[in-house]
Amino acid sequence: MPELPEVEAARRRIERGALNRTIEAVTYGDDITHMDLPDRAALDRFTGTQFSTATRHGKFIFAGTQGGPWMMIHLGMAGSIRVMDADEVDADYIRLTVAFEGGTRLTFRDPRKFGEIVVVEGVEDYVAERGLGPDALTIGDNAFADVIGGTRGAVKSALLAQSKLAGVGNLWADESLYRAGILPDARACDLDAGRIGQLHGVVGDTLKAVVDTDAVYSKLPADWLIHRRDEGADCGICDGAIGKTKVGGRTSYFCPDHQTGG
DNA sequence: TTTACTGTTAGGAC
DNA sequence: TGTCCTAACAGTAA
Repeated sequence: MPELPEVEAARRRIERGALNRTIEAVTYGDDITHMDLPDRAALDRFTGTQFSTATRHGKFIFAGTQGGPWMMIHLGMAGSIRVMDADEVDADYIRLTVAFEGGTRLTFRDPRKFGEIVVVEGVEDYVAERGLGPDALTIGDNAFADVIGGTRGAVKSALLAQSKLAGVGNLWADESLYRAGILPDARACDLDAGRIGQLHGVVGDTLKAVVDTDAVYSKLPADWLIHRRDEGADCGICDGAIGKTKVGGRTSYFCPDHQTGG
């Protein structure tokens, strides 16, 4: 369920369990038809090397070897990453496995096959090549105001555009707008500088809070939208009831009472 | 059986 | 030239 916080949790799992171990082999899982995975030769470049670092930009993870290639992992709609001990049994839908000496292994699971793995030579070049905007956790106030406030379309669509701001997806876009009191279909350019600044703060706080729980939603505050994404549910902030609509083709939950436009 | 889905992108409309 | 919107991708689960 990967947006920035879920991807960050995955990155941390790699950092905790998969660095500085010698890679014995990288193997494909069953049924990798239609998937975007590196070819055999590209994967073989990792054999005998070790991952020494794991970084993230938006929803993209990069596991890097010392002076060598990086393995870029994108989890798509339903991908996940786990570091398994030698005695643990694989789940279903494993598409790629990085096996380390001693039996520990990094598994990439992706039932829906929307994920992607690419062998890249450098992170910054790849981020530029994909056309990603600044990471949502580190973007500055001015850049946020330019890139979101300058959009003529719906503010939620702007938050979701990875070319403007990398990392925010459907769930946390809704959550941020709910907490900032802004309707998802408000035109971004109709919001004054104060509200755009406030939205920036709320987006950052929201993502950080989810990262801090390692993306375990049950640990998030009870008044958050994540616990009431149901049409007609009680709003956690005011006396309103949660509504449901489509913005930019994406299902959007919001409170028509305390969230406002322009 | 039908429907929706937490992401990305190509192609067409404005 | 941008910018924005929609449909499509593939598979599962409710």
